Parts: sequence; structure tokens; C-alpha cells
Amino acid sequence: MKTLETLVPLEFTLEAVQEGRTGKPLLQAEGRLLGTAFVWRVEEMKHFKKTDEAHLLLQRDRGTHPLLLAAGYVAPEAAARLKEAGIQFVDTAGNAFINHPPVLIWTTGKKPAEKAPLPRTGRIFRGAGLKIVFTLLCRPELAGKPYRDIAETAGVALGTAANTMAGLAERGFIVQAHKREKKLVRREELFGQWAAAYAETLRQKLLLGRFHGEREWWKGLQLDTAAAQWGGEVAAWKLTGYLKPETATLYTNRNRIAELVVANKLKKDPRGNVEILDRFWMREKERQEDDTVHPFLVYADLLAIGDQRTMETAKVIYERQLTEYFRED
DNA sequence: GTCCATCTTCGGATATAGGT
DNA sequence: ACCTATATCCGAAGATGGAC
Repeated sequence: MKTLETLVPLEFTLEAVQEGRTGKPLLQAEGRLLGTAFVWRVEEMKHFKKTDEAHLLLQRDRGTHPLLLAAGYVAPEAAARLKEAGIQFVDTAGNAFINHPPVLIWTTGKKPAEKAPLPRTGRIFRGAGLKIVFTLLCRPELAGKPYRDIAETAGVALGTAANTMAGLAERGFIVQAHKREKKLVRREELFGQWAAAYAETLRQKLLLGRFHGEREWWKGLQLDTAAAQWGGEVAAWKLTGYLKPETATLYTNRNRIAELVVANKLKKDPRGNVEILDRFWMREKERQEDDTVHPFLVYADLLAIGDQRTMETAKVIYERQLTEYFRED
């Protein structure tokens, strides 16, 4: 915002408003730009990345006021995409897109003032931490169970579970409700951060192989859920009916890849549109399983693809299937 | 006090990031 | 690309603390 001030005569005030009951506090800017009043929702992102772009696409139509991204640095290609999507932004280098008739600002090509400081994500949004957060989001009641249970279900070591739980408590995502009863709170916020981090870091580490399949081979295929489940676009298509999948994502266990590949006549191809990922979590034995993975994961898969097409569907999934998981009692 | 479940700690293995 | 420094993770072993 400071940068914007140097570009045009501008006065504004910033205030935090609460969004919904459990939502995270939202920044809102109010002021006048060359004589015209404005109210903007402000999204602050020090390190602006591809997945953040996807997040903004979702946020764009959610509120009553236009969105403004305040970022550390927006690369030229990203700037063009934001402009295309009608999302306003400013960065500290002096790049900006503001569309507030009659004012139109469009500046690009300025280099970042200094190289961005270290990201410092903390251990809860990396590798093992992401596995734990995912299982906790899916099954919040686990938060109150022994670490051994959490570690087992998430497929990580006991000590790591303890570490991550401490990290979550530190950031206020785990609270001590009663004497020894922990609760997972601020789940929607946690999920948002999880999904972005999953798409960026953990996901590629889970990739077991990439293949090529015959055209629409997945259509009408009956998956044995004990061996594999759909993620990504195919799952999204099954859940919503929208989307024409261009890629297929399967989550399976390491020792079942071979049979999956043979049964579906998949050919190894490093640039193929079929990806097989490690189904890292431990599934609930009793429950009847869907042939699609948890919608949390489907959403994150779509985020990893991150184009306009998949984000439309991601938005539908978010609204129809995910919001129910964020209710806290 | 003993037993058992659970939690914390920590050395070493492994993955990641930064530098050349 | 490689090498090196650092962060992250694992897992076993020791510590804690509640129930009886």
C-alpha cells in the first residue's frame, strides 16, 4: 500500500474486520484515489506464488468489495494473469494493476527492490507436518487422541507427530479445551494454508510415477478402493459433474502400482497425463470408502494444476463439499 | 509402590537449500 | 552440476504421570 501512495495521490485507512464467525480476520482498506472513494479487501502476501494466484481466483467473487493483492513482488507473467482475471495488485517493487474507474493503473517490469527474505514456513507445513495436518483436518477427533494414533494414521514417526502438534498449538490451531482434551480450531484457515503448501511441496514428493493412458480410459472404470482411489481432475469430475479431465490422478499404495499399471494398460511416460501418487495416510478400516479421495485432497490437487478451468471446479467443491468440515462446535 | 500408557528427548539418517 | 551446511524426520530409549 505504501508503494501505491508513491504512484498516485492516495489517502486510506486500513482496518481488520471479522469475516463470518470462524473466518480469519480480513484486512479492508478504505480511502480516496484521485478523488474517487474506494473500499477494497486486501490480501497480503509477502511471497506471492502460483498457488496464491489460485487462492485469489477463489476469493475474487466472494465478498462485496473488490480485491487488492498487496505482495512483496509480482513477476511480469503473474501480473498479466492477474490483470486478465481482473484482480488488482501492488507490490513493493512498484508494479501495480488498479482498475477503479475512472482510474486505471498498470505498471509492470519493475524488478524487486531486494531479494525476498527467507520464507520460514515452519515445520507444520512441510513434508511430514502436512501429512499430519491433512489427517487432522479429515478426522478432527484425532487431535485429542494419543500421539501414537495420530502418527500411525498420518504415516509419520511418533516424535514428528509430537513436534507438529507443538507447532500447531504454537500457532493457535490446537487449543487445550479441558484438562487433557485438545481441539483443532480455525480449521478453514488451517486448510487454506495446508492446501497451498501441499500443492507446492509435499505433492511432488508423493509422485510415484507418470504414465500415458488411452483416451478417456478412466471413464466408466470401476476402481478397487483397496488398491487405489481417484484424486485430481477425475475425482473432481465425479464429485461435481463439471470439468472435462485432461489429467488423471491416482492415489495408491506403493506395492499396488504394478497391478494398476498392467490392468489399465498404462505406459511409462515422464510427460504423460496420468500421475500415480503415494496414498500415504492410513484409511479407516470400518468405513465404506469412496473411489475418490477426500475432497480436501481433490481440492489441493486442482490447486496444484491451478489454471482457470480447474479453479472454477475447485471453487464448486469448496462451496459444496468443504465448508461443512469447517464447522466447529 | 508398581504398572502401563503416553509423552519427550535426542543421535543419526536423510532430504533440502545455498553456494560455487 | 556438484559439494556443503542446515533443516527435517525417524525411531528407540528414557521420563513422566495417572490408576490401582
